[in-house]
Amino acid sequence: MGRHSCCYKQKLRKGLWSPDEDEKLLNHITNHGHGCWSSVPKLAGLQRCGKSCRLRWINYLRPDLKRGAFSPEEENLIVELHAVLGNRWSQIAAKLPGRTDNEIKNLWNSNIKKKLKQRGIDPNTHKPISEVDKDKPTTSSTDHMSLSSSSAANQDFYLQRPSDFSDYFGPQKLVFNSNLGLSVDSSLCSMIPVQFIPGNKVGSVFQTPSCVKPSISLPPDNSSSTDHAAPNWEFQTNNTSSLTDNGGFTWSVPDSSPSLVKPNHNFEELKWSEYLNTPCFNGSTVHSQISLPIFIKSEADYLANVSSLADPWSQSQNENLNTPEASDVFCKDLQRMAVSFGQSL
DNA sequence: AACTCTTGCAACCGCCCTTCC
DNA sequence: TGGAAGGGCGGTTGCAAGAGT
Repeated sequence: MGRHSCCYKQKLRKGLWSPDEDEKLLNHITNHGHGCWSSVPKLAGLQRCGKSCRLRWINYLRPDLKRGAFSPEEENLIVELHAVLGNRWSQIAAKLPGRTDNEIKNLWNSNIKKKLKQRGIDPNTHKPISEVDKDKPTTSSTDHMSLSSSSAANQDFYLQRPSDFSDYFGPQKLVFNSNLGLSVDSSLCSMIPVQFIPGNKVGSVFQTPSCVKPSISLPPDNSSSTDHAAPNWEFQTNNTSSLTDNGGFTWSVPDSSPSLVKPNHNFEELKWSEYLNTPCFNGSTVHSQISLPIFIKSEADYLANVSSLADPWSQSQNENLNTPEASDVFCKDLQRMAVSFGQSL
C-alpha cells in the first residue's frame, strides 16, 4: 500500500509539466487511449509515473474541460452540494460538467470558504458561526450535517438530520394548506441546516428567519414502496389530505388538531446519485391554489438574498393577506403546524 | 526598484478500495 | 484466498504571480 511501485523507479520527472510533455501525453492518449496508466509513460515516451500522467490528463489535458472562472451559478451550486456532500469533491465535480474535483477543491479552499466566513457562515457546517461556537463542546467536526436540538431549543422550529444518514436521502416536497396556506419546498431540508425564508407572499412577521421543526428522522420503514423516483412523505392525519402530482402533499389543518406525520419511503434505498438526479433538486417550489410560499434555503442563500426580501408583504397577490389580522392568523397556523409536526416525531 | 506577503493553482503524497493473478 | 498492482480520492505542499509596503 501507500506509494506506488512506479514511484520508486529512478529518473522520473516531477513538478510542472512542460509543453513538450503535454504534447506527448495528449498525442498518445488521443491516438491510443490511456489504457493502463502505468504503461502510458513508457508508450508516450515520458519520464513520469503513470499516476502523474493520469492526473495531468484529468486535470488539464482532457478536451472536455471547461476553462475560465467559475460562474456565480456554479459557485452557488458548489456551496449547496458541499452542504450536502461535504468534501466529496469528485461527487461535486460530477455535477459540474467540465470542472475537475481538483479545481473545485482549490476554489473552495481559496475562495468560497473565505466568502462564507465573511458572511458569518461556518464553511464546514454551513451554519452561522455563532451557532457553531455554541455547539462546539458537543458537536463533532465531522457531524456537520446535523443541527443539535440544543441549539434549537429556543426556536419555534428546527431541523435535525440523523447522524447516521450521511449517504442517503429522499427528497421531500411538502405543501400545507390552511385558510391562508403555506407551501414548503423542502427538497434540501434534511441535507443542510435550513431556515424558513419568507417568500414574496409572506408577511413581514417572518422576516426574521426561523429554523424548522420537526427533525426528519427515520422511523422504521414498513412500506414496500419501490418508487425511488418520487419518494414522498406520507401524512397520517385526520384532516383532509391528498398527494400532489409532483411529489408534494396538500394538507388541510383545522384548528387545534395535531396530526401525525411519517415518511413512507425507505430512505436507505435511495442513493445520493438518485437523489441528485431527481427533478426535485432544482429547487422548484410546489404551489397550491392559495398557498403562501416559504422557501427553504441555505443560510448562505439567505444572507445573500435577505436584502431582496424587503417588504414582501406588499407584494402579496392575495389582498386578503395584506392585513395584520391575516398575518397573525398565518403566524399561528404556521406555529400550530410546526408544533404538531414536531409532536408526531 | 526591491523586498515581503498573499493568493491561486498545479502537482504530489498517502491512503483506501477494487481488481487481478 | 491473499498479496500485489492499479485506480481513485482527499489533503497538503510548493511555486509563480500579483499585491502591498
